[in-house]
Amino acid sequence: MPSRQPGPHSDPDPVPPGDPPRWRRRKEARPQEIVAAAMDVFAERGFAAARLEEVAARAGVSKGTLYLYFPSKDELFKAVIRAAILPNLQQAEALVAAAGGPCFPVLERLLRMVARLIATTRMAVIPRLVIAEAGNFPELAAFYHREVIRRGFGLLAALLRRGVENGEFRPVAVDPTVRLIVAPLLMSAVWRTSFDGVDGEPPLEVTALVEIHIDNLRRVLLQDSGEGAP
Amino acid sequence: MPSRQPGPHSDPDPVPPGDPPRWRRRKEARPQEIVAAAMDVFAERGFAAARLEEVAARAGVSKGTLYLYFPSKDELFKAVIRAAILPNLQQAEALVAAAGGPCFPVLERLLRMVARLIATTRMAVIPRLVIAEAGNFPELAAFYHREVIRRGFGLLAALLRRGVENGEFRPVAVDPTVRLIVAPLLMSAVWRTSFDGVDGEPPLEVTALVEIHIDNLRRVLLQDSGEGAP
DNA sequence: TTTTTATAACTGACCAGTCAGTTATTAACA
DNA sequence: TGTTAATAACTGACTGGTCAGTTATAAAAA
Repeated sequence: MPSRQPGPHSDPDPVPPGDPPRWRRRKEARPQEIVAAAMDVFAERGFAAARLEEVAARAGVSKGTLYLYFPSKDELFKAVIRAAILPNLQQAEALVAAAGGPCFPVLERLLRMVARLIATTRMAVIPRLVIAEAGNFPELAAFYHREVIRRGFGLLAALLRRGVENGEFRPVAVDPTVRLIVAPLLMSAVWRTSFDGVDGEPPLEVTALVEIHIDNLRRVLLQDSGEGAP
Repeated sequence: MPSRQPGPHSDPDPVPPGDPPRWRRRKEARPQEIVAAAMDVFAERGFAAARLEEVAARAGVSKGTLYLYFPSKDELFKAVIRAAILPNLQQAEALVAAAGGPCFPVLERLLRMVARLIATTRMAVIPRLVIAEAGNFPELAAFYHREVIRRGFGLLAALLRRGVENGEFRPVAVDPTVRLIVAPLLMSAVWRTSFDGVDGEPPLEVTALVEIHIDNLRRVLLQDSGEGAP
């Protein structure tokens, strides 16, 4: 059933003056809308199985329009990652920069912030996507490593060093400790987007997990905490 | 152009008696060889981007032969996972079952065993593969959850409970603690197969990481260790 | 009118899975 | 022992479908 073309002549209803046009120019709004739709589809299907036709449909445009704003599927993927991660990373950096005094409470705030992001936003899918596609897109892996991992690790490493220098923390090996701090968060994000709801498993309690993690870190990091667990 | 059947008589080069045949019947060896080749290709490319033609080539057979032994790409993928994981899981279960006395040394042995597997074998790629494809193959995710994760978690949970009951460990929350114990291992496996060598990063020191993890767990789990770190 | 933004039909490459035919191997028989 | 018939293992060209990316065309805006 073909659409209503305006008939060659004397068409009874060629394009009634008041009805909405078939599309509008919305140069400013398109990129965000496309990135949001792409994030949904990539999250559901992974990169390879995501179909650009579906991204376009969810963004309310045609496939061709995607290519007006993004030169390729790869670049669209990178845009999704940038949009999801960078604002949060900047927020975290600001949080650390602004804080003075003891380091452990800063660490606590950081971990809780990330836990909340993982538990409540779509951002949680990003690690899974990057992990899945790292092999096929070395350039993407490098991008993510450079723009996200290195910065995130650097942030934590600086905080740890500060804590060690002012005698608050034991003299730990910084790099491995950063990894051990991050691992449960990464695992939570991956879990929530891969196994939640599978096989009748109850959803992962990210917040509770992180609280216990923080408690453990207190025992591991602090020089001598005068508090025993009841 | 018909192939070179043994010419009836006086053929110049009919099939010189000593030369190897173009292929051999090797019904017994094929499945393992195909699974090994598939593991390599899946590891390098991920599931979706892996081409069965390449799997066949590396296994030294034609694509058709794959389908004599495995009904589909999905089933081949599951066979790869089964072959890589199950033997090790059984070994771990045996280790725990055989051990008596204090629990922490058993935990240490388990963690070191897994660390060695991650650092030195191709098994490390499995988590990445499953994570990547969990969305597209819910059945696979359920299979892995049931056959690997549940069993592995159960093993650790039982060990923890034993330690708590005999007063060796603090009364920890078992399920979250299991996750916190496993997370660094999972992260190491994923890291090694996604980011090692990217952006000039030195390879991850899995063994060293796990030793520090064990040290931290000592502080977290043990009721009261009479030893301070120097 | 021209320029910009968008569409939708199209193309070309890719690949999982199939199947008609080929070859190694074994068994039966001379 | 050598020859032949039967069968199981294997091959590789082919098919059908999918999908990233292209482009002719048209509508909206300037």
